[in-house]
Amino acid sequence: MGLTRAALAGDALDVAPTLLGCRLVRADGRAARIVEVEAYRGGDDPGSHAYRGPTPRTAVMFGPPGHLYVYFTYGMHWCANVVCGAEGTASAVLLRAAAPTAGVDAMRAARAGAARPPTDRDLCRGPARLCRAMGIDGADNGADLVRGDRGLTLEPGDPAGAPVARGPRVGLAPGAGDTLPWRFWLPGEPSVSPWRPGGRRRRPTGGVGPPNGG
DNA sequence: CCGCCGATCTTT
DNA sequence: AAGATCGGCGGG
Repeated sequence: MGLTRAALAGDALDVAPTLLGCRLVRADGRAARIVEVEAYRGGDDPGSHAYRGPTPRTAVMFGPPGHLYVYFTYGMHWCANVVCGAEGTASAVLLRAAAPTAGVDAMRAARAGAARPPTDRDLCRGPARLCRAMGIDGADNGADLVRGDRGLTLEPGDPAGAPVARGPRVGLAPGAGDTLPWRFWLPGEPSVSPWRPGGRRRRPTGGVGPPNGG
């Protein structure tokens, strides 16, 4: 059996650490043990996509817990969150990294074309690579992980009591809650992300006028 | 291992 | 115009 909806109905800050050690399972045999997550809350979290209220993109986050919120970013990457909190709130937990436990060949096939064959450690290292490995994309947005209506489920993991580390979230702009210790991970796991202070700064855009202006 | 930088397109 | 990122490349 998978996780119950009640287990995901709490605040993102409470649910996030409980997802560590759980397995994300796809019906085709792929599975990965979650080792790094981040909590995102709604209206009081400037780092959340839901900060400024519901939009078509964030609609799933405002729905009932236990569903998957999948978003597209940087023009090429998918990232996945587990929606938590009561219906009407926008709590969610970003799945940042995992350790492959089954279906490794399929995960590697999903990376065909890479210049270098990815190591096992790299397959689910980072939120976009995790989605690539598990075959998650926009078609999975809204999938119910409790019912498994689209072949994706969340299974309970190791017994509670494993040590959990905590620190700042990754990749947020300064001022967007980048210093809040809302990231949780299992110490010693090789696919956990390093923390980049201030995130990556975008190069200043050259001109302020229109292209070909003048 | 680390830092730099381009890719690529949706959302606001 | 920026974004909850990644892969390639160069240097230590």
